[in-house]
Amino acid sequence: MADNAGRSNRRGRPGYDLGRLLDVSVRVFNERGYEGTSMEVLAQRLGITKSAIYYHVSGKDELLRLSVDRALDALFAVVEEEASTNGRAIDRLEHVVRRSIEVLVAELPFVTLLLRVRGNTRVERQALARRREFDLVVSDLVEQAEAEGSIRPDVDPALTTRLLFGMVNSIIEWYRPSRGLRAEQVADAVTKIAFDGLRTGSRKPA
Amino acid sequence: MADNAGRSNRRGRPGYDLGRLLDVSVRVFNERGYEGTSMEVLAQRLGITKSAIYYHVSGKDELLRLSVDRALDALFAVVEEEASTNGRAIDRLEHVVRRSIEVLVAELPFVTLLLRVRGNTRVERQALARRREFDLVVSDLVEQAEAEGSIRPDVDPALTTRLLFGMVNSIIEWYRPSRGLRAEQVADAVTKIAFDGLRTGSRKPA
DNA sequence: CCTACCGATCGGTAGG
DNA sequence: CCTACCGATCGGTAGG
Repeated sequence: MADNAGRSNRRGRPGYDLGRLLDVSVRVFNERGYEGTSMEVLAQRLGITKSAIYYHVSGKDELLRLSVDRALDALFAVVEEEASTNGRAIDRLEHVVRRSIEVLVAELPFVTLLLRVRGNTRVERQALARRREFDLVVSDLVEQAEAEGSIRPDVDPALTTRLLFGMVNSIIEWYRPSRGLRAEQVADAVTKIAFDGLRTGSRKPA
Repeated sequence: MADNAGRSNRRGRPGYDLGRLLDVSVRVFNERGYEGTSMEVLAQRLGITKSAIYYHVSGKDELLRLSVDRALDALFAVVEEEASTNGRAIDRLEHVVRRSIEVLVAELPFVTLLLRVRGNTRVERQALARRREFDLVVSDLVEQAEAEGSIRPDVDPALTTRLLFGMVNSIIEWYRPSRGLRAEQVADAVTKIAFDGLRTGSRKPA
């Protein structure tokens, strides 16, 4: 994990450490697209030469790998902490949704990059594989919630998972920390809409 | 509009017309990203030379513009047909959601490309501007539905719109026509979850 | 005569 | 600084 990103030892020549290099790189990748970002442009934005980047990483590819792994590690921490709890599946599902939104907001640029990965390189395919793994864990939780009768039985669990996390993941498209909306408020809105529905009154199945 | 895509006049040398050229181009753009697709690679996939592409369009830029405009035109047709109807705002909103999903499925590659536009070029910024226009129309409908008391008043209309269409738009991430799932079934699932909620029983506000 | 395409080549920029 | 490649453009031509 990139846990000490931006706060590694401050001895030695001042300049970028790997964490701060990633912070800037990911922001540029999100602006221009990973493939649309040349190492030349990236170096300009960093204020260093191209060759200086190669001191920190082996290439553009490794910048991507380290960035998406940071997002994936944070998301997996959510489902792993959940796996050791007990309680009703629906409550655990709601908790995973809320915690995922917190991670998404806290690691916004990294999750954004992750969600735009298409699978053209080995690194991208490995990232997609880990995303599918995450989906499987959530889908399993949805299935358990259906089995215990706490969520509607008339939508396929895999489809439910996709639409639920489609809503969650769409947050990266518009959320900006500067606007002062807190992660918790977004999580409240998502759980209200997805779990209890937009419509007033009740048309729910038993 | 690209209405006569793939079925323009069949006089002249057989080969690509603009519509069929777009069909292939958009597919390649979605695979490799717009910026990540070189005209050389595109030409190879088309089975013609780079210069042959320039016979049809002025450049890569125009390929993008024609493609996203096709998606936008189809989406605007949905809200424009809705503007002339009357009835409860919530029913009109549900109809816009259903029809948008139909468009999204019918024009899947074009809408996919549209939703990945980031705004780095003039063409991309114009596409984003038209998307925001669409969102405004929908957001207005959500506001009306809140005013008439048919959807929950405790979530901001703009946020509701974003999350609702976040769920709708996420369909492009996994929907594949080959799997036999019809647009109507997807629309049913979305409206069930977003309008009536996942949870069984009722915790709705009045 | 029209549509669709070719080979060759330009100035410029990518990654390393 | 080098090599490889990019998008764009030219004059010319084949099929129908």
